[in-house]
Amino acid sequence: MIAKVIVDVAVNQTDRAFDYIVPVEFQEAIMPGARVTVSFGPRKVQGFVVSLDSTSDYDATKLKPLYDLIDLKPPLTKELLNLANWLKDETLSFHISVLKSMLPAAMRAKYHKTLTLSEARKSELPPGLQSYFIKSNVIESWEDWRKSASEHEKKLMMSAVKEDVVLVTNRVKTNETKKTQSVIKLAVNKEELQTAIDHLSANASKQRQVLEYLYEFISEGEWLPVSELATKTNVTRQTILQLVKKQFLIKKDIIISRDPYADRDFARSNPLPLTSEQETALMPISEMIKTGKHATFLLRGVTGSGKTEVYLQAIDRVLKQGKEAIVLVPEISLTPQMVTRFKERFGSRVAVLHSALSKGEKYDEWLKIREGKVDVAVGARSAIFAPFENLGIIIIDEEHETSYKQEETPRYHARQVAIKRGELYQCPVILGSATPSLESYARARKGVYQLISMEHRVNNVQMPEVTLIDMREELRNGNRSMFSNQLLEGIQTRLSRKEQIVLFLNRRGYATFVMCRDCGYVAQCPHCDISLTYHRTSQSIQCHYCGHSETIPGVCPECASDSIRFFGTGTQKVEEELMKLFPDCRVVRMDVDTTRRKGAHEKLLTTFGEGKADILLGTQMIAKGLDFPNITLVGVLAADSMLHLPDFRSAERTFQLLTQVSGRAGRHEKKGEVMVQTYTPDHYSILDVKQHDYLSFFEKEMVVRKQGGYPPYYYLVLIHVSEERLDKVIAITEKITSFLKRELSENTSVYGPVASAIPRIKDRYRYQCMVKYKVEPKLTHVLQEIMKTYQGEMARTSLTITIDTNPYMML
DNA sequence: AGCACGCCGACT
DNA sequence: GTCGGCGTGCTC
Repeated sequence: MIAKVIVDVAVNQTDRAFDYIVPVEFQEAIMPGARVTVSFGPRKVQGFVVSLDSTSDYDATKLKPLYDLIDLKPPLTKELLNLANWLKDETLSFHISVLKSMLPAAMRAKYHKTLTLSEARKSELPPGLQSYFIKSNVIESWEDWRKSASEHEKKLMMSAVKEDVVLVTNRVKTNETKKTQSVIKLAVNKEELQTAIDHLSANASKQRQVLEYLYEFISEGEWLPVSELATKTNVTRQTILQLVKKQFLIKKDIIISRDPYADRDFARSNPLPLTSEQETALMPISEMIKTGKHATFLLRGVTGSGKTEVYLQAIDRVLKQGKEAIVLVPEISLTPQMVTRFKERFGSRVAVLHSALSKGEKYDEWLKIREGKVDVAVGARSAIFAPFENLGIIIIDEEHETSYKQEETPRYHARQVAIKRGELYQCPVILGSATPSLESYARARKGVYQLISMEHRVNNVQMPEVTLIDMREELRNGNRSMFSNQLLEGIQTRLSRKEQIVLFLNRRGYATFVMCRDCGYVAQCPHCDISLTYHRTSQSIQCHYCGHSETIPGVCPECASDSIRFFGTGTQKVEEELMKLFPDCRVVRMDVDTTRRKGAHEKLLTTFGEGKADILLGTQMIAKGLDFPNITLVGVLAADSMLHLPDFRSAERTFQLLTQVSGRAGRHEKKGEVMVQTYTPDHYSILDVKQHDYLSFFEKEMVVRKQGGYPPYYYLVLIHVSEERLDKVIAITEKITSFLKRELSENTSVYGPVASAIPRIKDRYRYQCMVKYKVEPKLTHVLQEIMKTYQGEMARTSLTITIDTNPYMML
């Protein structure tokens, strides 16, 4: 039997299956999708079996046997193997990269090199290395050792390895860890237990306590966790271990599944009565679920229109058919509130996959899916690969979110994968959003997707009133602060009414850049073409891209003036300002800096939700999903901060973000108000937020996209080149551009070479070229050709070329 | 990616 | 004459 194996070596030359003989002992158990360890050249690597065959085209005398079979139950299903095959071509990735990205991190291979001193030839070890082998004959990590050793020592070690005095071992490991728990049971019957208690020495009071507890509450043969027994009887585990030693108790370790939500009780919720709009929305979806057909629905519902309830009830129908559901939510809105809603409705049938979980926890959640213990998976982007085998529905909430696009290879978009899986399983895919991406809405209008609209909020709660505040006007009236008078008044009123306020600012930290008022000098990173950011806590200026850090200059390095000032505003600065203006108000600040610690996100939100704070101040992450009844004012401090980014989607993002933020206000009985501070109140992406008019925005933006030749009118491909030498980057990008122009059809446009928006990062120059096309059958082939041409150079030098077939980050 | 094989310069 | 530089090619 022959196994076709994709090995874990991500380069062009090995991007194909290699044949291995399946040893007899594995023949029974081996299946496609299983991980294996194989000898590959001189070393051992991990690989995936993609198929099994009886013959091989390869020289039979050169075939090697599989070294090890890792999985009895393959982690990748047949369907996922097929999906990987499709996705590798779609994203121009190596086969192995796609396969690996379908698994939780804990199941991916780790390679470890160790050095072992040969016992027989110990005496030949050069004196310079002897200090490393005093304690043991093994150096556990070759990588760590290399970091600490001197050049001379490294040379010595190389020759010792060559002479076989020191042996190198390559280990392939996965870091699946099982969490264990110690449990005990009685080793004696109750009668014997009573005698044991009677015969305990008088000073063994703690032990007596334990045994008496067991006598009363535990039946023979019942297992009890040691930790539980310890707390219940108020003794340390040491006491219990003593009793094990005395053979009154038997102890064993069992493997338990980590459940991140184990200590939380979720009251079960029942389906809510639907509004007529929700009812109408659910109907065509149910129809597809019933008939088992694929269709992609675009569910456009205004904020607060109750999309989640539609999802929940659609899933309920799918589960009743014995099928499974995947729900994708943006990482950032994978809030406890969201998770709670799913847990409350479906209880322990839900697995949750998000980045706040540890590697081990993620692995356990994933395993529940693979073992069929759950039938709903809620998670961020990568949950789209949940290994279900009988999918009945896929839901992508906030489908316009850019976090669904992976920015590393394989550069896939979860939406594209979702629709592919939906076709395969003949099940509906629902894309939900208040502000759909232009691509999706355009497709819905063309009839490629089915459009479902929900225009009203549940309980007929009114949309909040949006006021635009012209900050140029404020400036003219002499107000140079970050708050307009109107917003200050608004805050004041809410504070006095004991209502809550959300303030939104799209930038963390304190100030953005440091400038000299006399000569205009701006502190720049020496390694990247970007200005340095002021960090107040460390009293330094830092580079956002490479981490370079300097102390704040006291005087201008250019003109020696002392008029060095900080410009721009971050959340930290706003917080300080608020404390000055409203000394009694309680502010919760939420940004990357305050939510870095595990669980911090949840804690801050709870604080605010319980009314222990008046103002929630934050970045992006507060824009989504929060739903607190007492919020009556939402303030956007700088609406146009993302409007002027060099990206054709900047208007779309501005509109989406402002709409999301506005949606946080007045979701319940109390009417909400939104105040948007802006320097460009006439821009349509801001005006249409005021009118709550998605359609109007869509029409205007479509005109702009058509003129610029951007999606959804054209497809894009971005080819990005970076290298240490500027002339080389330009030359290569130039070559690629002219190659593309030559090879692609006339209707396709190729732009470039141009410098990237940030032309240098970490001392590497960055250039790019862009392809805009409508139909281009040769495209994949031509792009593969480029990668092939430069793969050798990329391996040898610092050259990097990335190709993104559906770019979101234009920087 | 690793690692071996192979062909040209400065050293015991 | 050899040690060692890194270009080229292979891994079932």
